[in-house]
Amino acid sequence: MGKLDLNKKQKRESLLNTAFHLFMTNGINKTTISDIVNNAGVAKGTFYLYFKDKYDIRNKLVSHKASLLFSAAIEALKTLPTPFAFEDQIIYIVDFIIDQLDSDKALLQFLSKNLSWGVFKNALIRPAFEDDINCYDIYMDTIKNSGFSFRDPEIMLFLIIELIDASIYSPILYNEPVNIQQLKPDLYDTIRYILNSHKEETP
Amino acid sequence: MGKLDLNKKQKRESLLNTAFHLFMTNGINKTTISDIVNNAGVAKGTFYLYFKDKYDIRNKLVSHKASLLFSAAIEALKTLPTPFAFEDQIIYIVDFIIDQLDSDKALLQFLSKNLSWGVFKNALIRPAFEDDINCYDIYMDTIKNSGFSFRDPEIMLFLIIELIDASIYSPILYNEPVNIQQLKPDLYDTIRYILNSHKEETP
Amino acid sequence: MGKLDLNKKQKRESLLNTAFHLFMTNGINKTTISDIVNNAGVAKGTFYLYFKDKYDIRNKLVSHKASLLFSAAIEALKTLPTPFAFEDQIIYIVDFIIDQLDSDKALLQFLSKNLSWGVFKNALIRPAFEDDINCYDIYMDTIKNSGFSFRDPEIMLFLIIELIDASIYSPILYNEPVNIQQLKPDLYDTIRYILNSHKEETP
Amino acid sequence: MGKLDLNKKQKRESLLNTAFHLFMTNGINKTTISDIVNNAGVAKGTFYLYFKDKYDIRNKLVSHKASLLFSAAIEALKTLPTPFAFEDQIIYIVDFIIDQLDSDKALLQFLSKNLSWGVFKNALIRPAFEDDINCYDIYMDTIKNSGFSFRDPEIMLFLIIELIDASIYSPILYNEPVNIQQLKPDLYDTIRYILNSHKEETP
DNA sequence: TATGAATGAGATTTCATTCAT
DNA sequence: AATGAATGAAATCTCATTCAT
Repeated sequence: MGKLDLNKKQKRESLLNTAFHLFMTNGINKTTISDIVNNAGVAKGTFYLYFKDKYDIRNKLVSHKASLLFSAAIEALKTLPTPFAFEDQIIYIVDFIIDQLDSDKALLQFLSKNLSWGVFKNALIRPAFEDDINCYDIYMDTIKNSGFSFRDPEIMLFLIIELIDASIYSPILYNEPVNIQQLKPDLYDTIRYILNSHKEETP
Repeated sequence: MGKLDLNKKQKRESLLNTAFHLFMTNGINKTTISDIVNNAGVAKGTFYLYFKDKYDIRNKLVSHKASLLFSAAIEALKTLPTPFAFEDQIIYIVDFIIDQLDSDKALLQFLSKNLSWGVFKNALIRPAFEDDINCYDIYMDTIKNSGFSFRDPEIMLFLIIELIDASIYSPILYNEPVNIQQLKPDLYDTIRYILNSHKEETP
Repeated sequence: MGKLDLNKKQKRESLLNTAFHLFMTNGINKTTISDIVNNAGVAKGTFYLYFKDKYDIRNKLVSHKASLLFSAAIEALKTLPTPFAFEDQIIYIVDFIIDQLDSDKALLQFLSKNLSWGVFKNALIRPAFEDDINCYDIYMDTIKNSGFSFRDPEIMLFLIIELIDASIYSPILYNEPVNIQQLKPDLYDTIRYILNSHKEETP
Repeated sequence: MGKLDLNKKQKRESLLNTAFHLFMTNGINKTTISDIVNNAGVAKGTFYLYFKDKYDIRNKLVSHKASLLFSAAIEALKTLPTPFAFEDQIIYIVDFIIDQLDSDKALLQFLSKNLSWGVFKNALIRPAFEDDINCYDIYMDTIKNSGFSFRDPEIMLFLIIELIDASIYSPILYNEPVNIQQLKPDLYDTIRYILNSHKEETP
């Protein structure tokens, strides 16, 4: 990206895109803020208008990339003709996300190395990009409209996300201990189990 | 070993122990070489007599710690009364190592974050510590004495190690997707499969 | 030039002046970058905004000082009433420069020890200081306006400069084998010879 | 040179030879004592048994190399059948030395860059190598046997040496302002003049 | 908002010199 | 005499952060 006269939103996006690219290419440790601003075509000080430090932009990136995964999944869900049962909707989203990561292994690596529940939670609630959807609200809406009542929906979400994060890395990148397609049945089974075990008696 | 050599070895070990402790406590990024030498009680220049930089000592540590895991496992194997079949010996070693990591989760984390095949291979062949065993030789001896012939024994070792590295992290630390004890049967099955699929017709 | 640019230029000049003074006083080897920044009253990092290392500032200084010599000579040439013949202009400039060096032996020593054709060529083409004149352009203009055509004007310049550099050091500093005034006739003769031998048939 | 068990004299020579080679190849600044001892195949501490520091070995080298030049010249002088007149002997020695330097330009460069009267005087009086001749004694003997009396023979020697040092560098290396053969008549004339002007009335 | 020069703490690294063996 | 591990002062260089414009 050249040293164009970028407007505010463009500057922020330029910084995020550049940082993502550099983080992926050289790693976070070897990426300096100077690298980022030089490649983004903005001034050093501008970085600090949008981000606290390198780890802030890293977290926002994780949020943003995770949000994009969710958005795409939810958009896809919407286009389907017949409405699904609640569990099937969740599984559909999970499956869609896993397939995206399977086809973008660099992204998987970035998210796996840098994802933590705290960062992720943030991603869901406070979107890093203006256009990012508020996934947490969507999740809660979906829960509410599911016709069921769940205890600790946040913990339930945590369990599911950690389970996915922990179990897909090796199968997707290394096909070990099995490839991702072989893992899916067991994984989705477990997710369904978690969902069901959190169902409360309908009020 | 003379007094001088002893002192020299102590300096080196002091640096390694201190570095390991600091890496585990504060992370590699936040550990400086000054931190290491100050805590180890040696001069700054001394660090550079033994290590190229922070990443060199990190790699040597990974090597050393991995070597210790192997040594303990092999020592344990030797104490057993009845000689095992070849596959059973391998499984015994793997199981011993996994149990060690299960009981030292910080070490697991350190090794998992920093282990790569290149570093590990080095650990096996060129021991970082004088007393470290040459695991690769032992492995090759074990192969030779197994009564079988194997094609690509190095690739076979690679597959097994990567499989273990990739699959035990999450089960040990998070019990996800299952706990390590539940994973073991499937994992050992797979290892036996790898071993058998590399057997050549007996010469 | 804005206040900021002015300040910037002052910082750079302060570093150059301080470095020159320290190089002359203590020699380059015994001058550290810390010495330079402390005496120049700027922060250590500032040094690296303007110069790559000690040898970079040394080269820029050689350039700058050489450029000043040329500028003064050319200014002096301009003030003369009658326009000279081309060879006489060159001789006038050379003579002016030699007289400057004769009266500033420390500068002669600095330049002689550190001048190389590569550095000098750079001085001529890419001025180190904003106000430094582009001597190479002036030389080429002078050539063009001389009414003659020269083959290899760059090589011709090289020969003349090397000849001067090589031959004036000892006469100026030690009056050996003769003093500079005694050397001048032979030297200028040789320069005239070089100029003439590079003349091409007038187009 | 390998890490042989060198006797004392060999170690010293090894250090001198190695240092000379490294000084010529990389320059004195970029040659470290570690470089020297590593290449010489001796221990660090051994260096300090023979030399005070890098500049001490540099000076001793200058002395030694200068001494070799003299020795060869004096040896050559001895082989001549007819005894020369005093001035002719001096000229013969000077001429012999100049021819050696003309055929070893690297040595000329090393000596020119590093020769100073103090160092050189030392070379003449206190030989750096056991086998080095005491040139100063030979010079004084030659004077004594010349049949003439000279005032300030040391100053006379100084003048001659400085004159030679100052004037041969550029002609030998660059043929500027003239080549060394062309310079010789004038140079030897001047030397003869110096010798004659220092003659006192025969006592 | 945006800039980017300036900062300076602190990290890395070098290397001459010492000294116990 | 010889060694070479150890030293640590001092040098180089980096880079996140600030702030005047």
